[in-house]
Amino acid sequence: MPYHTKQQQAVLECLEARQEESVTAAELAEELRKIGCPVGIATIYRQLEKLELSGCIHKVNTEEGAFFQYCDHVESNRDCFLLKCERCGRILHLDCSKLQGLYDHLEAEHHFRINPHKTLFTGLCDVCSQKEAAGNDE
Amino acid sequence: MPYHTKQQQAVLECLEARQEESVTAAELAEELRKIGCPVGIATIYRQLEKLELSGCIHKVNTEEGAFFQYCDHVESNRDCFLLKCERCGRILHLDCSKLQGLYDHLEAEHHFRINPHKTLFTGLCDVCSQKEAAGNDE
DNA sequence: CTATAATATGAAAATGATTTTCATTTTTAA
DNA sequence: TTAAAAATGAAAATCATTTTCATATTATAG
Repeated sequence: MPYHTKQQQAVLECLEARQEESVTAAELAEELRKIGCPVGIATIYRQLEKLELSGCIHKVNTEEGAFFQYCDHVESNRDCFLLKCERCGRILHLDCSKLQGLYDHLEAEHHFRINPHKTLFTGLCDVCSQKEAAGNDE
Repeated sequence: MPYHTKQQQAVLECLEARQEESVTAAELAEELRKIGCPVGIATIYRQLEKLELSGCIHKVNTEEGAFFQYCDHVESNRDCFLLKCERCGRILHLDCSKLQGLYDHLEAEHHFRINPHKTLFTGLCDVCSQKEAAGNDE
C-alpha cells in the first residue's frame, strides 16, 4: 500500500491550487521550490503518474510535452472535455451535452468508445481567434 | 524555392503507399532503408515537416511520440477526423457529419474554432473493445 | 557542358523531456 | 524501537527530435 509523504501532498495541493491551469512537470518543480518545498523532478513525475491513475488529474500530450491539470470530475467519467488553444497554449475544460451526444454517437454508430480524459481538441480559443480576426498578431 | 530531391519523393511515396497506416519517423527510415533508398533521420524529419505544412500528411502527437499519416483531403480543410485506439495504437480516419456539426456548435456557442488536423480522439476501437468485452486480453 | 549560387543531405552532436538506477531516507506497522 | 516496505533525489540513461556543419546535389545562367 502506498505511503503518505509530504512530497505527495505538496504536488497534489499545488495542482489543486491551480485548478484552471495546466502545468508541466518542470513548472511544478519550480513552483514547489519557490514555496519552500523542493521536490525532485523524478518524484514529481512519479506522483503525477499516480495522480493520473487515480483519476484526479489529466495528463495531456502536446507538441511541447505533457501538461497536467487538476480535475475534480473523479466520479463522473464522461463529462470532462479538454480543449487546447494552439496559439496561446492554454488548456480549457468544457462541459457540453453536445459533446457527450457525439461520444454516444461514435460508440453507437462507429463502434469507437472515446476516453474523454485522453482526448484533446486543438484549435483557436475565443481570445486568440478574436486577435487573429483583428489582425493584431505579430 | 525548394529543390526536388529523390529523398523527398521517397518519403512521400512511402507515406502514400501506407495510406491507412500511421508511422513514426524511425519506421519510415527503416522502411526506406529496406527498399534500398536509405534516408538520414534528420532529412526524414525535415521532409515530414514540409509535408505537414503543405497539408498532405497529418502529424499526430501521442504518448509514444509523433505519428505521421498520409491524407489526401488536402482541399477540404474540415472533413478529416482522427481516432486513436489507446490499446492497439492504430490511428483511424473518420468522416462523419455529426463531428462536423459538433465543430460548428463549438464555434458558434463556445467560440472555439477546432483544427481537425490537430485533434485526436483517443479511446477504444471496435476490435479492441470487443476483445475487452470478451475478456480475452492478456 | 561548366560554373556557381542556392538548397538539401547525413553523421554526429546537442537538446530536452521523461525514466531509470541506486544509495539513502522516510514511513508504516509490528 | 526496529525492520521491512516504499519513497526520495541526484545523477545517469533513454529516446525522440533538432541543430550543426562539412559535403553533396540541384537548378540555372553563361
